[in-house]
Amino acid sequence: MTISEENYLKVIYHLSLVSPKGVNTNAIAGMLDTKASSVTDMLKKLSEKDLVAYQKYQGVTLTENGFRSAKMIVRKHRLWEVFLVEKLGFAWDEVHDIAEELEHIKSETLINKLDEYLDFPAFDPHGDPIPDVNGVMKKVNKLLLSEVEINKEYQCVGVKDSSSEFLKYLDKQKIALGSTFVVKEKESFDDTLLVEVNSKQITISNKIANNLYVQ
Amino acid sequence: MTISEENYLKVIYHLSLVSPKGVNTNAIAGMLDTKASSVTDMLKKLSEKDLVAYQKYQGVTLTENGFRSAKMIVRKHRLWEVFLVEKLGFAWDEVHDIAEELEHIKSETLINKLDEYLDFPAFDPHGDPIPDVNGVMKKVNKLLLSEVEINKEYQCVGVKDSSSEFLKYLDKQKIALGSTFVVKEKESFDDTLLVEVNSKQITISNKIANNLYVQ
DNA sequence: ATAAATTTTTAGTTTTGTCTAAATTTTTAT
DNA sequence: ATAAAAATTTAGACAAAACTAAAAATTTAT
Ligand SMILES: [Mn+2]
Ligand SMILES: [Mn+2]
Ligand SMILES: [Mn+2]
Ligand SMILES: [Mn+2]
Repeated sequence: MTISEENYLKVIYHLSLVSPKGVNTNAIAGMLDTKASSVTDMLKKLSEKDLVAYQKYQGVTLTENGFRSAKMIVRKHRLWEVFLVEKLGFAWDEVHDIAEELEHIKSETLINKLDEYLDFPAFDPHGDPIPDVNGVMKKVNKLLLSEVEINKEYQCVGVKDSSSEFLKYLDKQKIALGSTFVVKEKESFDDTLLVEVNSKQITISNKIANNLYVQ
Repeated sequence: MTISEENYLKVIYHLSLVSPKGVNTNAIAGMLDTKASSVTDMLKKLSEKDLVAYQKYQGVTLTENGFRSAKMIVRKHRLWEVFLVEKLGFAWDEVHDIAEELEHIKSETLINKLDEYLDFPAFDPHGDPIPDVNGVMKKVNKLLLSEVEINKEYQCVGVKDSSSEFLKYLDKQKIALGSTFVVKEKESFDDTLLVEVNSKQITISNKIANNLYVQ
């Protein structure tokens, strides 16, 4: 598989978690920063290789083959992110782009040895689950901070948006995976939250609360 | 720089250590397993980018730019090899092909953090020197085992051929970097050596002796 | 010095992945 | 139900990096 094919496969995987019925050409183009016509070309090729099920105008889904391959790319991406943070001391907002390159390194042995070296982590630095050697991931019952009960205690277990801007905002607010949240008040007008984090009270907009996973 | 350009640059670097006057098109084609005509095309492109000095029919040399870039690729290759052997537990004959891919990962920060994580190694698992962040390498006065004095003690410090076959042969003979050699006899007919390694005597062909560096 | 052999370059194709512009199909709105 | 809008596909083109075959330059041998 080429790097380009792998990138398409991974994007289709991520999008099909949200739209399992079938992923749109335009959605793929948007994620890959390319044109719809290029996507159509690639879908035909992936279809030839039995990695996706593609019907003109009807969107695309992953085949069993494609699903397995996509999960292995995600596995590599997330294991490399753990390596970069845990071993090399990168911040969690710095690792995504490097992992985008590292995820295309071919060796199976490499990734399995890396997995072992990292002690078989179940989650990446952003709280996303890492498929094991058989593609199995830990399932977590997580909620968005925006959906949470008042005056109950929650732990931060992940971020939905893992853009550098958002992660840096969290750093500034001293919010990290494991931080404890108690929502004290919810402003009904704009859904702004008054939240106790690390025994300090801060105000959190609805947009922020919609991108923080808690448990 | 594309992966292909980087591969050409690295090959030109290695070849120019042997023929500093200028590297032949055919030699490059041989190393990259490609055709001479493809090499010519690429030389024109690298020349455009001021990475090589190229004159039709006259061979090619690296410019200052090209030399610096090539050394940084070699740096990445060798640091990744150290990582694979030291941290992930790969054998020294298993790492070259994986490092061929890893050497093309773009981030400067990554390689400098890796360097630090590995404690700034000066040599890779095959005894080859690793350029530091400024491109400077430790210079070693090494000899081939075939050129050595009789009954004097030497340490193995590197291999010239680092093919898997040769390295596996060395494993079988329990020869590794650091092994102590004393040449007891040299057969004048075919230059076969009788060598004491690890207090055992073994016979070593001229071809083998020509691929072992000692000090 | 000339001819033969070798090396290198040029010219013309191919494949991969992209693009633009136009055509077609599907979806949405009236 | 029809028209307008949006999404998708097709057709044709391009750049990168490779190839084959032929031409040109250089080197080697007689
Ligand atoms: Mn990521
Ligand atoms: Mn991640
Ligand atoms: Mn190597
Ligand atoms: Mn090496």
